[in-house]
Amino acid sequence: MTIWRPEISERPGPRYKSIADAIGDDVSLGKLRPGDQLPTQRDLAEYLDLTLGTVTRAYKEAERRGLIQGEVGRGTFVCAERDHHDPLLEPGREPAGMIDLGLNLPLYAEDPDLAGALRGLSKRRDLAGLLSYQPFTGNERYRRAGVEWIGRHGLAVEPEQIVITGGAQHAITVALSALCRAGDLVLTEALTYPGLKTAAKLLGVEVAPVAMDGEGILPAALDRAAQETGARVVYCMPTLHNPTTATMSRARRDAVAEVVARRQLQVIEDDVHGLLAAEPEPPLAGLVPERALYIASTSKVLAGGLRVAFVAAPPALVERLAFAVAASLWALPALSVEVATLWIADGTAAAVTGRKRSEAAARQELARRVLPEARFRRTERSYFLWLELPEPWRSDRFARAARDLGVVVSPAEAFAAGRTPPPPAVRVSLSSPAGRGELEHGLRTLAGMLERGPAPEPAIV
Amino acid sequence: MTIWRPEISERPGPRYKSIADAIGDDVSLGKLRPGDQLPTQRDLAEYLDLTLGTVTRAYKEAERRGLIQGEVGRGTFVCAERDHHDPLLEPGREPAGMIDLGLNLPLYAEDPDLAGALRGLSKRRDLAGLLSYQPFTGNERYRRAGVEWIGRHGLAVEPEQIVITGGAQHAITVALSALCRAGDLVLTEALTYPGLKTAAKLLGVEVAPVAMDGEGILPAALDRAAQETGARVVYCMPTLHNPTTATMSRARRDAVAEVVARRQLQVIEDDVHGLLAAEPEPPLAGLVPERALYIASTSKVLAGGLRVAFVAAPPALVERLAFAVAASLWALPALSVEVATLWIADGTAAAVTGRKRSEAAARQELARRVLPEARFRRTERSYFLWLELPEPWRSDRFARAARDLGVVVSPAEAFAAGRTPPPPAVRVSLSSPAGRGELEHGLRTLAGMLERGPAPEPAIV
DNA sequence: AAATTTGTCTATTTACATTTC
DNA sequence: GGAAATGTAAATAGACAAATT
Repeated sequence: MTIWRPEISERPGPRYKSIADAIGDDVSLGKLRPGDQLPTQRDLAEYLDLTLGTVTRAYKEAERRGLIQGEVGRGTFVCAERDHHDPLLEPGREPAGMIDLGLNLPLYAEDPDLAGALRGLSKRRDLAGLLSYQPFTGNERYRRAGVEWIGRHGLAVEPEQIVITGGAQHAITVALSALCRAGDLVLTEALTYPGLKTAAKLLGVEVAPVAMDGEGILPAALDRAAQETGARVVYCMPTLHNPTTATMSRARRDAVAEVVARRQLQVIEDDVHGLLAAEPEPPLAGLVPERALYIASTSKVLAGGLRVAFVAAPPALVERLAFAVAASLWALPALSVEVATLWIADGTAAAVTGRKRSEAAARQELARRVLPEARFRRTERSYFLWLELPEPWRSDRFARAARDLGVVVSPAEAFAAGRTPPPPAVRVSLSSPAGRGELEHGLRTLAGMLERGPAPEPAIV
Repeated sequence: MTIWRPEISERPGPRYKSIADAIGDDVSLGKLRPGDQLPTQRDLAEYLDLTLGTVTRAYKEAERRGLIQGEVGRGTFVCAERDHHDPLLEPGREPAGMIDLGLNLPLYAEDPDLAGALRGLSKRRDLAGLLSYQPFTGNERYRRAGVEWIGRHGLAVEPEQIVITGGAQHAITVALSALCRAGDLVLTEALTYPGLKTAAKLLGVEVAPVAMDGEGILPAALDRAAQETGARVVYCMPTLHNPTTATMSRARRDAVAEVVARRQLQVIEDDVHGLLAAEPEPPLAGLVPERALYIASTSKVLAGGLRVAFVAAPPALVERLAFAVAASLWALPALSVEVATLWIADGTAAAVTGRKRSEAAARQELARRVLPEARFRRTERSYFLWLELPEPWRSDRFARAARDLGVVVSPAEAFAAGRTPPPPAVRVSLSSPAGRGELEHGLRTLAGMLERGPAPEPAIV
């Protein structure tokens, strides 16, 4: 096909919109197909007898509408169909018979006894209250449960600082919307939790990567990124970082906290894996209490289906968080919050956490026996590991090859923030399969692949 | 205070950002206080030896940051502190002893029997599944419950079209984010559900009003607004519109649908009050099935605390909605969805809906006896009424005066979309007080106020 | 490795619409 | 009711930065 030209002489209104409209219409009509290259901005400017700036603006408008994407030096291209076939976003869709080491599921086999909890609840007098709207921040009793739960993570907070959310993903959405507006920039580890990217996209917030090492974010890189971009918000996971299992030492936490304080940043500290740490370091939020939103969830070490997380915030931000909860959910499902509160208070949560920690430890032990140990960072109880691939494996190719052998893993691409090039590594979940036998089978398949290397690539790629 | 001038010579980086930064810093330092007027754009441009356009851009950046607000013809002013003391956003915070006719609560006294449901559930074998993550769109059984529930509203859909959300507010957030991006414009009734404004703000979406009458949106006004603004999305509540109780006739629905089809708009049809209608008209979504997202909730006629709503979407949009659910919540609280599904299937929902309809009818009857009938639109079973105030009452003043007498109502300001001037009217909820006695007491207080008129205003306002 | 291509950013100029007085 | 004041919007021009070849 010859180079596409828009027809804008007939269109009313501003030129830049006309061009964006023309792109939109021709994409709908199939005249422009995903991947097609548009004329360069200078080209089109000359053709339409406009200046470069106007075409820039038109392309930007079309980009905002999700139609096209510009790449410096290469050109501007029509976007692929909106497809959200991110495997991380589709639990349970794997075909039967696959061993799923892709999802970070929380060891369902060790979940608490729901029947008992429901029987107990059904005898309560004040049950009707669970069918009415809750205050957005949760009532006093629930917030005290949050104080207790967060306390177990090593952070002391007051009930007034607690906001309850519908799980950690919701907590991230709420935290982002309290600290940013559409168009703002959030810094995060170069590899990051995909849910952050999803939430940011929902809110129109940009995500930019910060260099990291085996202990997470590099303070100097954070300092530089904050200065260069002017960003005011950082999201990070200092303990058992997803996907790399990087965990900040005390010294690293101090150094990051220093940058945060000096640059007056705000931190969203995601500590969903905090209770799996072997020797917990103090949360960042404890080092910069005025500058941190701290997220602790019940999903990983209690029960994923409850959808309850607690956010601890400096008092000045609580109201904004409550507003974001109201805007996104109005109120929380009281039944879930009640069950979570019960389990935290009556020792069930502690017992289940203990069981899940043991099982995670056993599975890590299993992984150490089956996989070449030099290829991943040793942790005692992480639910997953970050498997570094030997040459010439690349992440996506490995994930595809594993899938062909019946094992699902998560490629590095899923975690790359901004334009971070994906390293040759994959995340291997140990907590998703129901039993250790299935897990072992999956891990042995991966070990074989590492040993054999990739099959020869067809000549033309 | 003399006219504020920014100090930007010391600041690095682009001028327009320096100005915005200077505003931000001086607001933090208290040198600029809420309500203060900034120099006009032309003034400042001359003072800083820049052109008008640069200052425009600087003010726009500051406005994006929520610092200031420009008003054509008047000037640019520092925003009030972010205060979210919207009474509609704070259930249960009213001081004890107040009669709350402000919140649209769903007749808690008629709620279903949760204890029985929990006892039943606790005996189920498959209970453990309720603690694991659900597919984002809900499993097949839950989606069938959605089909059944939406069917009772007069709309036939397939299970594949259903997306389950954490209540109607969440459904609105999800629907908006599936259809818009930050910066887009959504049209709605000139008076609208405040939760729409809240959700739009969360997502960075603008809201623009469309003129309405006693049957809701005016088709001609919608046509004009769509053309003038280029907006592609309309949110509306065709049945028992909140706050006015306006309900579209069949003819109005046809006319609106015609505009929607011709202008290729997309409709978000909020039908949370659909089951309270006396003689239900067909949902708009049935008239333009390819162009509508239809929201039906369990909150109003079953139980508010469950936090379960169903969205029916054209198949092409289901995946986008599921993505938005994943981005905002990850998964739904299965326990709540399970209970809602049970109640829909076993007849509980129908019975409770019947009770709530009767009680609503009785309360409307009570209102007709106590309040001057000419002042509000008669509906058989709405949970609230829209009370038009006689001269010289104005909405906010009436609401404040009522509050002083111990009765909370919602002023028109809370519902005004965009810059719609608030009419002299208030929304009076009939469904919030626990008993009819309390309701009658509150209504009599309001009736007295209408009769007496406002107390003389102090000389200086 | 240098030159070129390509998109991005800031500031300017001019025209316009709304509100106030 | 018309003139003035004020903010808004679009198109232009030139400098800049990143990626390609």
